[in-house]
Amino acid sequence: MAKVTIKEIAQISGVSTATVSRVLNNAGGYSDKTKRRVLDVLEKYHYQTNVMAKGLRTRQTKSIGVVLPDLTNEYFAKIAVAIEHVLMEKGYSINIYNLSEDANKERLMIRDLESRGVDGLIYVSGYKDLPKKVKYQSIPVVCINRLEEMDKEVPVIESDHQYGGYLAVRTLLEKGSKKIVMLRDERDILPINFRYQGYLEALKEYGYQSDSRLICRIPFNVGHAQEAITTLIENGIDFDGIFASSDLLAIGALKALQIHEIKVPVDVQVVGFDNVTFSQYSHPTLTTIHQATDQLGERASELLLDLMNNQNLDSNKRMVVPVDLVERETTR
Amino acid sequence: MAKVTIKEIAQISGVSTATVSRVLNNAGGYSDKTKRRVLDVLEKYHYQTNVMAKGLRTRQTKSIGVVLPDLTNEYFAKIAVAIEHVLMEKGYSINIYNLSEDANKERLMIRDLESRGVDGLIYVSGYKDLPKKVKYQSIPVVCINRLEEMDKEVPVIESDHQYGGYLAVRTLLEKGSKKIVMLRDERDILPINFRYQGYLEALKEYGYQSDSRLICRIPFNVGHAQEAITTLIENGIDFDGIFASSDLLAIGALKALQIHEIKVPVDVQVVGFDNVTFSQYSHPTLTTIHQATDQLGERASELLLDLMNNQNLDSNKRMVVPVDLVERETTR
DNA sequence: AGATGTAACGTAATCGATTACGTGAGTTAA
DNA sequence: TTAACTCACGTAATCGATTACGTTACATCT
Repeated sequence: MAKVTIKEIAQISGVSTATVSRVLNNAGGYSDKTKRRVLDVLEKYHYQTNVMAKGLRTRQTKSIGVVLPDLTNEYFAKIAVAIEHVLMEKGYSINIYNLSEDANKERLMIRDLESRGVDGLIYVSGYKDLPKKVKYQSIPVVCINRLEEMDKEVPVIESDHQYGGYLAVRTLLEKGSKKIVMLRDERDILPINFRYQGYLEALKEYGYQSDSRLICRIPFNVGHAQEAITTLIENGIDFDGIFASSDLLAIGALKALQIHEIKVPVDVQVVGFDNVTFSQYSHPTLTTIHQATDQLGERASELLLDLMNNQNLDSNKRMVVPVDLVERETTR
Repeated sequence: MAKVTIKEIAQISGVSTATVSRVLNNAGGYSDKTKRRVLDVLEKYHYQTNVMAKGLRTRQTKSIGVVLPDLTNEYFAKIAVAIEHVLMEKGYSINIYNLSEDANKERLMIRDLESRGVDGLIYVSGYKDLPKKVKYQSIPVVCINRLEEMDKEVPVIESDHQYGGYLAVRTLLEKGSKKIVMLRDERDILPINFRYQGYLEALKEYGYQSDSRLICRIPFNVGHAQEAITTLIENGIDFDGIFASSDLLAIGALKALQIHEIKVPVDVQVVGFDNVTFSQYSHPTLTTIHQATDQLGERASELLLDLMNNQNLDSNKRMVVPVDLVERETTR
């Protein structure tokens, strides 16, 4: 069952390889009769183009790279799936590069990316630090979520983080919270900072001052979130609402509240961010800001396709995907 | 900054492409002096081999395919990451094919897989139905988790599902449960059936009869799990332990128990399966059977590497990865 | 000295496609 | 009738590597 090549197809159908190739690519320049004959043979012998031969000649691999911080994080996995969904239909295959935390791996990844000659790249930036000196040579790149260093060079698709933060906090305020904690990743990552801006914006709109004691900057994990809220409680700092910059942190907060027998949402209301699957199963279920991961992935893919076809496009494009509020049990 | 080819490197270093190639591949047949000179030029011009040209000639892509049911499921994502970790170090890149539920996509995927000529394939079977008629032609395949149809043809790496089920139920029995519900996926998927066997085995060992009213076969999602347990309660069927074939189902069970104010673990103990991240944040935190996803991925990758190098290996290999119990709050 | 072996290369074919260019047959227009 | 065009192909170069085979120079052996 050795693979059949274009040359053999040509021989069998009594034409040249050029004609077979033309038929394969719908390029015209053949009669209907030959077309049908060639197609028949193609079908009969289960011809499959050798992607490498084609790629060598055309300088296209029909594959694109997706670089992301952590595939086991549902948020990124969902984006990856959305990307795959769009691009696979267009005949592209997806090479996923999972950065994990391995600096060494980043090198390997970049080398690999370059020598494989992917046709395009989607860079999903996230909670990890990102490489500064990656030179994305001449292939089109689009970035999901903003990344300080690339800011000006690469088109970006991102959620409306600031409005999300605003929406979360406005909701808390509307439902009666007055002293709202912001529980956030300690690092100055742009999306997180935008959410913080939204927090400030909402407070201001409702005539409240922001209180620096209520801003908790912590490492990104459940334990630290729990600890931070515990500390607030034990220090007797008064609050009746929590906006967590991520559902994971919200979960930690809920734990701390539960241990101290503070009732949610009666005594304290909580709003998270991301709307991960887990948030609908926590106790109580979590009100959160939903990020449309599917849209992020789809838009990025479509934009990348555009860039790869006509590179005349404005590479300074920026696109904002709306977020929305999912109300569950942690708000009244 | 056009890419430099082997021909140019040859010209610059004053040798033939053959020699450059030999140096590149450490094939011998050149003096130390030339070797050094060529390496210098290679370095200086940042030579990167064109994977497609090389692949065309050698019939190797240095890439492997990973087919899995659902990338957004943490369990599969973790396996994928473990695979990537091993294989990337060996210079392979990973093409992930996410089946989702799309039958049409499966076709596309198979075509793609074949025409790209991946060097090997890791097939992670799971909770979805699987293709029967995939002909994995001549490339090495290894399968993670058993799959009825492939059973005899392909080497398999799997968790010790039966022992896991046994361990879960034995733990419940040891800690005082007497009437144990099994909450399981309704489909006859081998891993699930093995877990069920373990359930039976433990009951038998402790001298209990299995009660068919306590075996709940349900569609794989949280809502149905909750519903199933609710039904048991409302029908007055007595039980004091639950073994869920998956953490997700356990979460649904916990919800139902909580709504009916049945205390966990005092009135009912619960053990799940998988040890997903979420299980340590549920309320109460979930005792569960941990699957070593990293080992599954690593072993599979190593086996695949073996198969790709010396194909003399016994393709009937089977390997079982141990599971273990993680005790948390849902057991006494 | 002449035969033989070997290290260190170079030459050119090859992998499986695409595509610029050439060619012959048939059609149309003057 | 003949020049000019068009259509439907075929020929052969090309992409960037690998590698079988040939060649040269030099050392070794008899």
